[in-house]
Amino acid sequence: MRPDSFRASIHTSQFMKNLVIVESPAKAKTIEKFLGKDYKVLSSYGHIRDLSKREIRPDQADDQYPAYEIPADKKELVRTLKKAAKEADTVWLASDEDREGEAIAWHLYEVLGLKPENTRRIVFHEITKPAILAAIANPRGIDIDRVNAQQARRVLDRIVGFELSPVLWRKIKPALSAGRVQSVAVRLICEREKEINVFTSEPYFRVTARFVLLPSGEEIKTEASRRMPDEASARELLDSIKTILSKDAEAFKVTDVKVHPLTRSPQPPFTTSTLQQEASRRLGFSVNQTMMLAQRLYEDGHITYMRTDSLNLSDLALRDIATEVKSKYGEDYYNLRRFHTHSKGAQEAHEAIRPTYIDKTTVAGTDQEKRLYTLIRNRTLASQMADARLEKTLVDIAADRIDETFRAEGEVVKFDGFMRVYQNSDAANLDGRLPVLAVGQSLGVEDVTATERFSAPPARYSEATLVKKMEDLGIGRPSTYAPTISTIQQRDYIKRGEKEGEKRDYSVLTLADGKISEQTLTETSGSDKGRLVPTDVGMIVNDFLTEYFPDILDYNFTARVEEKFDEIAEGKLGWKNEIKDFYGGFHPSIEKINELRMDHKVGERRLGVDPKTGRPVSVKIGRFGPVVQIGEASDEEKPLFASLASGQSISTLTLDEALKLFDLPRTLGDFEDKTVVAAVGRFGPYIRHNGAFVSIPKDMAPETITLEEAVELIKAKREKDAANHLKDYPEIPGLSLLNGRFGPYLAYKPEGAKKAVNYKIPKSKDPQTLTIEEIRELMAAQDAAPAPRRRSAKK
DNA sequence: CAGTGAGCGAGCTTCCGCTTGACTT
Repeated sequence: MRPDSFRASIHTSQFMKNLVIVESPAKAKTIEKFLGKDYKVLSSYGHIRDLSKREIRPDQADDQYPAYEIPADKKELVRTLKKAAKEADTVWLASDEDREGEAIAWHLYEVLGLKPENTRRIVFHEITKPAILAAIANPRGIDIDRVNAQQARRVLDRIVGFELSPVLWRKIKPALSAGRVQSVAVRLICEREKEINVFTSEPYFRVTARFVLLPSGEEIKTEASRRMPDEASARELLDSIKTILSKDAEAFKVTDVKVHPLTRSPQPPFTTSTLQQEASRRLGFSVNQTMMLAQRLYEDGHITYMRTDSLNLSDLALRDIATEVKSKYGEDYYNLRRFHTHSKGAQEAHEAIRPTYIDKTTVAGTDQEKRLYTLIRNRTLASQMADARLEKTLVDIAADRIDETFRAEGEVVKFDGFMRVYQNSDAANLDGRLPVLAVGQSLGVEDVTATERFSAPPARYSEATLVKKMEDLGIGRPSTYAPTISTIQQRDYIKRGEKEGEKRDYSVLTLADGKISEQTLTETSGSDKGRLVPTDVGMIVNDFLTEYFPDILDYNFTARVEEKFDEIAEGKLGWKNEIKDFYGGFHPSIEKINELRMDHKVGERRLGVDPKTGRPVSVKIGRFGPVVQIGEASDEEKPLFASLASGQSISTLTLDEALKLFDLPRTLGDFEDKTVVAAVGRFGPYIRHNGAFVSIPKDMAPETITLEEAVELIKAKREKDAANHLKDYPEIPGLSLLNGRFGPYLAYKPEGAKKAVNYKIPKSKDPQTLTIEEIRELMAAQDAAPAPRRRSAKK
């Protein structure tokens, strides 16, 4: 640094007296306002260093271990921070108080070359002026034990991830991955699917009755206390009721009336996990969508930080909420509540998710942002409101000589309290006040219905319920729930279900007007739409990992190592020793599996023998996914391969289904001197002819379609294409103006090219009157534009 | 858009948790 600039910085010391470093830039902006001119606030954008990718051998650990490096995309930032730190008199490390935040402070200290005498470590849990001033007044040093707990966590995750994944590459398929968190998430989904597969659904009959109060005619809906095991016993019950009623139409009497008060309390304000669950349930948002919308609300200053496990609300916020509740709803509706987290591994570096200004009933932004904001605001308000008071009524109705009681339930809200703004989602949706009834009172019968129902298997996870389960197990953190779900989908371990379910008949018996009638109705069951289901790859990887690495895949593995991390944080254990211990137990199991010779591929199933050739038929995970193979690699004749069709799976495929896959592609014959072929591709059944593809409609199949039918389809496709073919340009052979899904566009397919390149036409131009010069220009401009970056390696 | 499939070869893939861009569509 030049001496004159050094002097200048002393003279104008109020500029760079203090440098405060926080994790998030949005936070930096807010804090800078609170602190005034003497403080410059910068952000580290999370971690600034990570483990070197090269070494993972803690058994060779020395003082240099572990090696850290600054990722390329952080280099510029680190330069900026270094410069600012040099110019400042005092550097305040204000990263979060949790384990990761403490480590960030330590990395900053090391990387920026800070000195103890002018470095202060401060923490605050809420972004309010008093909290920040209090933090500044009470600085401390870096808690190295807590940092060590983070290093242990980081190194353990590296060891597990980077030693397990290569095993999968060797034994199953390249580019797969495994880790402490993702592998357990996949396991949850796989095991749930297995439970569903072994579940047998049992039918039963649910009996309901509608009674009427005479003479007013008021209706009372009831349900029988018992379920009937089968249709015969349901019919028997209805028969006996019929007989009784034929003798005495008012045989049923009220036998019991119970009224009791009930209170309901509001749920705590949102954390990341509960926000994701409720936004999914109430607004239909995916976990990713919720986080993106919340990020926007946070950056626009509308809500507090959205990645949190804390239920805490700042004192300032509590005061504002109190004012808001009292002024909008009255004193009676207010109730101060403080919530404490019970969730495993919570670190509570932030507040709960709440509006920054509770009196703002809505915010500027998209419709979705508004809806998410309203959800957050209502939940926050409700958390500081009074209990709801209800009155629950239970009425039992029975008749002599009928061994069954019918029960009606009614609920009346006496005081709505927090329910004014937010309904708990676990609350039963009972509405309705029952008529006033007295014991002994006679009732008429409108009808009695026995409806066949079926016991249901456990529900598949949705993204949101998976997050809840992960949080319960202490696996993953608020910042990783959404990315983990994306990762296991990208690896093709799980996917969102697409099955509509199957039709199922059920019977309904109805007793009305002294007659019993029977109906058969149809319903759909077993749909997995939008739910998380394992793929073949997911199942096979999970079976493999749970067999050979049961400790890591154990649902309590994280909880157990977290206990160690806590002891490290308390200074009771040395982190390097703990890691060496873990590695000493874990690494040999990796060596062992690598030496293990397997005579077939992991997850391979032998289906039998091909009757035509006598060669063995098997199904397994191939390089591009599930595949059927006829014959062995060692055979003189090369083996044959065929991919599974969508909807088929390795675990259930039969020999017949497997052999059928080799019927395609089918050569149908010649048309205009070119062969016509039928097959199934990634987008369904198709016909190929002269390099062109035509989809086969649903009412035909590639296995049975005739040459005549195929030619019809080809001709129809040509007509449709011709209608969409607007113009050719003699100046540029191979260029045409086509009418596509999004309107006219230019397609250029030079002689001999395999694929056409498409060009967008700017909205400002009329496609029909484009000149050749304009076309050349627009093509050149689009060719020069950088190729679009691929979002992910998959598909 | 619509395919691929066992080993001479060369190197790559991967973890979890902090944090936002800079890209399209």
